[in-house]
Amino acid sequence: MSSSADLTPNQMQAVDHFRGPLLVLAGPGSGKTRVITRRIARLIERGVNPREILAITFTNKAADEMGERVKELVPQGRVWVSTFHRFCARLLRSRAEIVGLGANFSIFDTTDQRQLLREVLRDLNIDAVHFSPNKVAHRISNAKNNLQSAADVARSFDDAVGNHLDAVVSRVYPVYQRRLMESNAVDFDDLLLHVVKLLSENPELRHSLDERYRYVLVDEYQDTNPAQYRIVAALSQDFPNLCVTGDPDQSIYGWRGARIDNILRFESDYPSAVVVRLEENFRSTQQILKTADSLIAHNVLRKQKRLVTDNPDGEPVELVVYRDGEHEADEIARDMRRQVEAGERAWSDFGILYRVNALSREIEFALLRHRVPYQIASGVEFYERAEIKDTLAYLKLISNPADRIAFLRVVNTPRRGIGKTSIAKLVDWAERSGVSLVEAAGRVSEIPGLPKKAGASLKKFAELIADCRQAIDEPVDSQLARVLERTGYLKQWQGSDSEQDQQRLANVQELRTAAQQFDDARADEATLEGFLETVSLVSSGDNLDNSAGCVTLMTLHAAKGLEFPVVYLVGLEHNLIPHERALRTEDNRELEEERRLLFVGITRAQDRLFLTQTQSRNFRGRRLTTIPSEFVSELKIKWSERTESDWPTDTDFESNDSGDIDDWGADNSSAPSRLRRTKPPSDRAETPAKRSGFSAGMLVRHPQYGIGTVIRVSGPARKQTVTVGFEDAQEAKTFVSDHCPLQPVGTR
DNA sequence: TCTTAAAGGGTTTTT
DNA sequence: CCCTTTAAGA
Repeated sequence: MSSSADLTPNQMQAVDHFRGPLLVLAGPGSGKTRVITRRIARLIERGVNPREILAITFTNKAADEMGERVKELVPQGRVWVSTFHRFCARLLRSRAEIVGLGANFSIFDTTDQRQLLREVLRDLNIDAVHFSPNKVAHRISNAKNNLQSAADVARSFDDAVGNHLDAVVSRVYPVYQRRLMESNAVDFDDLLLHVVKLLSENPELRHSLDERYRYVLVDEYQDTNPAQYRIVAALSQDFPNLCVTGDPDQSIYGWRGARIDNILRFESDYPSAVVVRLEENFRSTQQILKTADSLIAHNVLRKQKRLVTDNPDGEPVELVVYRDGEHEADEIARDMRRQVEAGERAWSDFGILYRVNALSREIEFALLRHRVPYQIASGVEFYERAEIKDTLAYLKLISNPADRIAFLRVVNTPRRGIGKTSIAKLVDWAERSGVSLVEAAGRVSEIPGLPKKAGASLKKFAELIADCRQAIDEPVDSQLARVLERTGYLKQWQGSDSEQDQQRLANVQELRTAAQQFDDARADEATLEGFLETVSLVSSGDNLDNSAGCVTLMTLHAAKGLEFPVVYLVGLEHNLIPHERALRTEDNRELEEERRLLFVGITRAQDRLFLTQTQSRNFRGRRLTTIPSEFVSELKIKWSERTESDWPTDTDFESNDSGDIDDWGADNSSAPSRLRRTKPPSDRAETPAKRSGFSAGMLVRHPQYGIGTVIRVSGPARKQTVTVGFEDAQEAKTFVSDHCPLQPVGTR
């Protein structure tokens, strides 16, 4: 089955290694994923029970893809491939009671966490302006990443005289943690932490899990944090058939607690470890590799490593300087269009990478103007929307009535005439009676001083939740439908002409589609908590579609593990990469992580790599003159400066402004870039070309929803809306045509 | 109680 | 620039 003809000797060695610890140091593009997949297949061929194999990847998408590929190689091999967080969530569900949780615990996302912290800060009379929930949350997360409990933090604060924020954190952390437990909830860090606790305090359980997962594979090991390190170690004690893969030069998550040391000390952790180096690169041209190599060589805290390839020399890497962000974005869009129209490339060949999400906006606008189809990595964005959070809060409350954050979110949403003061009374009474908020709401008659109307509403609310709980074993979508029906949640927007309201309806519908898909995929195992878990743990690139036929936009972090024939790496500027925050610390390690991040970006490219920077950039509403990134001087590349003088002035462009958009691609003399004196992008979008851009029957692509057909175009010229039916959605969605990310697509 | 308006504050990267 | 939180009015 798994022939070895297509593997190098080193790859073969890693694939063929059977028992005992294995470290695979894999440079970028060295076929690491293929090696892991093949190795899993090989283990199964050798008679290892697939159940005994646990593979940990960095994103859900990577996990799904790896699972698929293993199944292709070994059809009967159903291996558990998962992210750390998902693995821990599943494990914790089955042993929740050991750590004092219920099996139906909620997973708090950052918003929930902030909300809870806000509450705690208020209760402790801590000034939330000076000590923002955000800052405190970060500090607590840091502590948790370092396996520090609330008691540990308090102790270390006693030992050393901490600063003000630490003093606050040492008070807040224990209360925050207690409230989490009272809500039967965990935050992201807790998922790992509880499992660490579970494993370290229950030797017999640890042993049985170690035995159950005899073969553990961890990808991107350089990005594991202390908690993850402990979990892996605990599962590889009695059966140390642990295979970790990674590349110290691609360690880019130090800021969230990852320890590059974990991979560096693997050999001393496991003295019998076999080490395999994959240094041959199959991805990039020599030019690209040379660029990457010259950059990463500047890192001092680093093990020397070779990057070699038999690939062609390729075109030189280019650094292009543009006037400003809009110029940069427009030229990239135009450049891509030219290549696609010349038949040299497909849209999906392009990746556009940036250091900070904020840079995506200008690029998106440009891609819209130039009718370039694109998708953007944005896992969480959808689930952050108020209407989605509200809807999910109902489901969370049904699943876990102790969830106070969910309760507080929806108790008066939609409006039930339950005001702040009533809620305060309820919360107070519940606190003193030691019951959940839902239970308190069901016992309003016992609460003194509650207005009649509010009391009645609360009672009804409690009954609603109780009724829905009766049906908790139904398919998730049925439960969702019931919630929407019984709460009348959608009524507030139905029949509204407002585009925003229609969008909200569409989003909720989208959530229903997700629920239906979950029901279908999991069949009998489709539990409500499982669904909530799935949506809580989406990761950044999960929404990307390899076969979407469009350009892909994402951060450098999200790009790890991916590759593109052509990469545009934008914003190579001082304070952007390296980011100003890394520059401020004077900590060389942070600067080196920035360098690694750029290294990751560069090594995503297969054939062509364009690095771009601007002379000035709009930032926080201000136009700032930029300074080139210090990393640029470390690269061996060709400069191709297209500065102001090479381009027509904005007045030249102004006269051409109302021209048809399609001319832009053909007419090279009309620079699309312009200075801020001219009209802002939102005005520009209202050119006749754009307004008439959609017509009924047209095929379009949306970065989130996929391919759809335009059903209707309506509304006054300036606020024209377009209604689109998508393949995967039940109902049509409506967009404002001037601002929507819809791309016309030819045929499909 | 709820809606609307103004001001203020914060921004890396993500599970 | 964008989002959130807060203040004033209906």
